[in-house]
Amino acid sequence: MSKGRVTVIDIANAAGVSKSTVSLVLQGSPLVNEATRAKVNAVIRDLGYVYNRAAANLRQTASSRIVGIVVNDLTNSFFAELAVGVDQVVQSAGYVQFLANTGESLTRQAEVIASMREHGISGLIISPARGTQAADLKPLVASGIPVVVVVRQIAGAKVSSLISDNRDGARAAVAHLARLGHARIAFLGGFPDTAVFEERLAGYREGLAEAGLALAEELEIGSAPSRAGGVDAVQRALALAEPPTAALCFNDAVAFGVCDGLRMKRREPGVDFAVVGFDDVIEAKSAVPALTTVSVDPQGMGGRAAQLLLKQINAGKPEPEALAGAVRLVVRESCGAGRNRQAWRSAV
Amino acid sequence: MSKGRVTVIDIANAAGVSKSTVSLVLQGSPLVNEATRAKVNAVIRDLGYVYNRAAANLRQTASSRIVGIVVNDLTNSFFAELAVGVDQVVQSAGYVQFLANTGESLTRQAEVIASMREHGISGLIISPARGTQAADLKPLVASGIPVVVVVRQIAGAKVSSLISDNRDGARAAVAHLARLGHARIAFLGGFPDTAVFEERLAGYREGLAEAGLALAEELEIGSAPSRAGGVDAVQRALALAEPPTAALCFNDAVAFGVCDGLRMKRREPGVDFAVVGFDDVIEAKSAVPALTTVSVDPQGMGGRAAQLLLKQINAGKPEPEALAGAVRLVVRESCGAGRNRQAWRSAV
DNA sequence: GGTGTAATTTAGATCGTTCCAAATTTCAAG
DNA sequence: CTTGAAATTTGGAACGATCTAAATTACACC
Repeated sequence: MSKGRVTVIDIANAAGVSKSTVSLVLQGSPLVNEATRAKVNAVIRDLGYVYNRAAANLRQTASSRIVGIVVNDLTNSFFAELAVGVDQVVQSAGYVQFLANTGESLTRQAEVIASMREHGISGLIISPARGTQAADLKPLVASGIPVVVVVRQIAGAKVSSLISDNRDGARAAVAHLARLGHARIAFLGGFPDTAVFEERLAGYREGLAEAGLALAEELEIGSAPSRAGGVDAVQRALALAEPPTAALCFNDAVAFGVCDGLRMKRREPGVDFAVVGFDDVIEAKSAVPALTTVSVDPQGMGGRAAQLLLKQINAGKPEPEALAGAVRLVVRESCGAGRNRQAWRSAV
Repeated sequence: MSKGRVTVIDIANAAGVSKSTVSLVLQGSPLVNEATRAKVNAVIRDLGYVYNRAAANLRQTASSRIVGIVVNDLTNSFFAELAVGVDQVVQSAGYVQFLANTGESLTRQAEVIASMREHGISGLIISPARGTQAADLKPLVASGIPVVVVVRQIAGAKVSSLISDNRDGARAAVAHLARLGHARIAFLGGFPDTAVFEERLAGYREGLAEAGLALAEELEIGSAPSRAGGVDAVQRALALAEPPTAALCFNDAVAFGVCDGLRMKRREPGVDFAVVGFDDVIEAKSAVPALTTVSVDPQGMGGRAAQLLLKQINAGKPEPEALAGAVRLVVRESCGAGRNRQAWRSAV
C-alpha cells in the first residue's frame, strides 16, 4: 500500500492512533501515555520511518538546526581546523552544517550565502573573503539570522565577531625575539590589504618600538600568505644589503616556507636564523624544527565561534557581541630560544 | 502589513497576480507573459523575497539540491582538499553541501548520516571511518539515495566508489626506488587494519618482488597515518640492525614526519635517505626537499566523485559504478633521483 | 451511578510552495 | 461579429509535519 516514503500518517494508521499522537511521540511530549508511546515507537522502527525536518520546519517557528559556515580558503589547514572545531560543537548540539569554500571569491561568497539562506540556515559563521563589505551581510542580518564573523573583521557590520588579538600576539613575538638578542627582525609574508595583516604588522611595529629597535621599511616584506609566498619573502629578505637575523611571519604557512627558503640557501632555521609563525596549526608542533608561533588555536576558535552562534540562535534576538580570541606565544625550536645569544650578531 | 517572512502570496498580492503565476515566474516557466514576468520580478526584488526551498521541496518530487559529504579526518589536508574539490563542482551545479567530520568515530558517523537523511540530502559522498560496514549504509541505499564511497572501500556495499589505484601507485614508487639503486626499502606508517593500507602494502611487496628484492618483515613499520606517526616510524626503522636506505610512506603526512625524523637524526632527506610519499597534497610541491610522491590529486578526486554523484542523482535510478582513481608517480627531490646511485649503499 | 478534574487523544487548520485542471484572455480567420 | 485555437492565468488540493482547541477517556470521590 505504502507508496514512496513513510509518513506520520502511515505510522498513525499502523499503530491505530491519530497523526497528532504520532507527532507528540516524535517530539517526546510528556502528554502521551507510556503504552501508546511504546507502540508508536515500535511501529516507527518497524516501518523504517525517517523524520522529515523540512516539513516540520515549515510549520514550526523553531530553528532549522542547520548552520552555515563559509570560509575563504579551506586548503589552508588553519581554516580546515577551524571548520573541525565548529563541526564538533555544532554536531553535539544536534545541528548540521553547510560548509562552503569561497577561495576569496566575492561572487562565490554571495552565491553561497544566498543559497544557504534559501535553505533556511538558522545561523552563519563566516571568515569573509577579501573585500567583503558590511552590505554583503546586510540582508541576512536584517532578517534576524545571527551571524558570527571570525578571523577577519568587517568594518561597520552589526554582527558578532571573534577575532584573535593579532596585534598583541605580534607584539609578544617581537618582544621575545628582541629578548633573544635580535636587532634586525623582519616581518614576512601576507597580503597588505587585509585587516589581519594590518593588525599583525601594527603589533610588530609596536614590539620593535617597545624594544627600542628602529623600524626599517625594507624589513616588511609582503607575499602570498602561503608556503610558496614564504619561500619568496625570505629570499628577498636575505638578498638585502643588511639582512635580518630573525623574522616574524604572517602565518604558519609562510613560516614553513621561510624555513624551506632558508634551507635552500643552506641556512638552518632555529640555528642560523630565528623564525616565528602565527596561528599554531597542527603541524607546527611536529615540524622540524618545531615552530615557535603565536597560538590562536584554530580548532578552539571554531568551537568558541560555534558556541557563540548557538547562544545567539537560542536567544531569539541576537545581540552582537565582539569577542577577542586569546593568543599566546608558544616557544618551541625555530626561534632558537635555547641558543647562545652572541651567535645572532652576524650569522650572515 | 507583512508579518514575518515574505511569501509568494505577498508577491502575488503586490503584483496583482495569483500565487500560481508567481510560482511559474520563480521556475522560469516559458508559459508566462514577458510583461507579467518583469512586473513580478520587480516586486520580488522590492520586497526582498527569499525563496523557501524546504517548502518547495515538500511538494516537488525533485531533488533537494543538497548533498552530504562525510570525511573521516578533515584536519588531514588530503581530506580538506578532497572536500574543496567536491565543493567546487557541487557549488557550480547549484547545490550546497553538508559537511561532517567523523574523526574515525563510527558513532558520530552514524549520527551525521541519520541527521543528513532527515534533512533530505539527495546524495552522499563518504570517506568512511575505519570499521564501517556495508550495513551502515544500507538504509540510505535502500531508500534510493545515491552514495559514492571514496578513498576507502567498503566490502559488500552496493554503492558507487572512487578508489585510487593504491596498489599500482605503490608498485611504481618501489620500482622507481629500486631503479635508483636502493636495496633496502621500507614501508613506513599507516594503520594495518584499513583497506588502503593493505592495498598500498600489497603494491609495495609486488614492487619489491618485481625488482628481485627480498621481502623483510622488519621493514614494514606501521604507525599513526600522521606527521607524528612518521617521525615515530622512521626512528624505529633507523634503529634496525640493518636499516633501510629508502622508504615508501603510507601517505604524505607520514612522509613529512619521516623527513622530520631523519633531520632529528642529522640525516638529510633526499640526500642521505630517499623518501617517497603518497597522495600529493598541496604542500608536497613546495616543501624542502620537494616531496616525491604518488599523486592521487585529492582535489581532482573530490571533483570526480561529485560529478559521479550528480550524474546518479540526475539519473533517477542509481546504477552503482566503480571508478578507479588514476595515480602517477611525481618525481621531485626527496627521493634523491638526481644523485649518484653508489651513494645509497651504506649511507649509515 | 453521577460528577468534576486530570490525563489522553484527536480533527482540522496551517506553514510556503508546486501542480493539476479548468478558466480566462487574446487574436487571427471566416 | 462569431469561432476556435493558442496563450496566459488561476483556484484549490497537495506535500509532511505541528499546533490549537476541543473531544474523549480515565479515575477518584461522594
